[in-house]
Amino acid sequence: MSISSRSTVAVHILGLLAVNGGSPVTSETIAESVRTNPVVVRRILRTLHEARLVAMQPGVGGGARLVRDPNLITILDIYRAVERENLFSLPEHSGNPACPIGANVRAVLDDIFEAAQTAMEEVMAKTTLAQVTQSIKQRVAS
Amino acid sequence: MSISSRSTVAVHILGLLAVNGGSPVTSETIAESVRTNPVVVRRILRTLHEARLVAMQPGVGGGARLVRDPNLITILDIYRAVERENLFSLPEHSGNPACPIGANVRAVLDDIFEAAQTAMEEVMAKTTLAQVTQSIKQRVAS
DNA sequence: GCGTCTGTAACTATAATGGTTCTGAATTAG
DNA sequence: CTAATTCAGAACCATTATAGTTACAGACGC
Repeated sequence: MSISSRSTVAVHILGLLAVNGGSPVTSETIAESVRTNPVVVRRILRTLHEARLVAMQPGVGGGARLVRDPNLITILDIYRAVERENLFSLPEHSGNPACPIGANVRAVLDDIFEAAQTAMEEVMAKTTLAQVTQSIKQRVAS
Repeated sequence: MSISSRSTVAVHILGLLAVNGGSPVTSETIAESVRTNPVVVRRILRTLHEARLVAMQPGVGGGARLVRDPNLITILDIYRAVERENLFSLPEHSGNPACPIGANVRAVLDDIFEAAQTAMEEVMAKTTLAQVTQSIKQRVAS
């Protein structure tokens, strides 16, 4: 399987919060922009809160807001907040220890998959939330 | 979600075929090494066949065998044979077109995700099946 | 023809994902 | 204090992917 759409939605949410500066945005408002259910938004907001990227406040005038400078939030930070740690799943059973291949494939592949995942994450670490909102502004302007 | 364990199993299968040279290996034998069901093996063999990496033959003395030099099979070839094309899923709906962020996040993220996926694939393209079996031989020897 | 394989349909179980409804608690405005 | 607003999150459903299993048909070679 592939990576869930949560990453996209999470960047979307944080983009909205970034352009709103420090003022809170309700999950209802966010949900309208994402075109989904407020509960889905809150679920993602919770993981973003656990990653210390946002804060939420109940009550009138409440909502979610960024608690970190968008220049200091990378796409990787967002990705890691909402996706599981390991990109590659391993089979439930290891290979048959009686077979040389079966006994050792996994260890060899672990190294390769780890390097592949690292390469992917390095790319995501290069772009910040601020750059994303900047790109969006340019698109809107042109 | 993450990438399925099929990649690992596929490399395992091809590793077995590589060390067996040109002689066919039955799905039963492969399944024992992988510790799964022969049907699961055959399902993966089918996609590897579609990728023109293996050939199968029924009947006595039949089984699967490599049809390409292990030096010319990269981990990326194997990965692409068994996994879907796009690493990142996108939300079912695009963002709300009435919202500047909603209307443009996806396009901006597409570029970033594509670059991330490319970086990952480049790493996988660097290693060949022959190198994997070589690494396994070294592990067995030591 | 018979035994040995692959090919594949059909079914099950499990888990992830995304969505929905609903109740409760926190907070602010008045 | 009360009411309106908003988050918190439990509970549930539908869909899909995955992996596994059984079963049987078809191909092949002796």
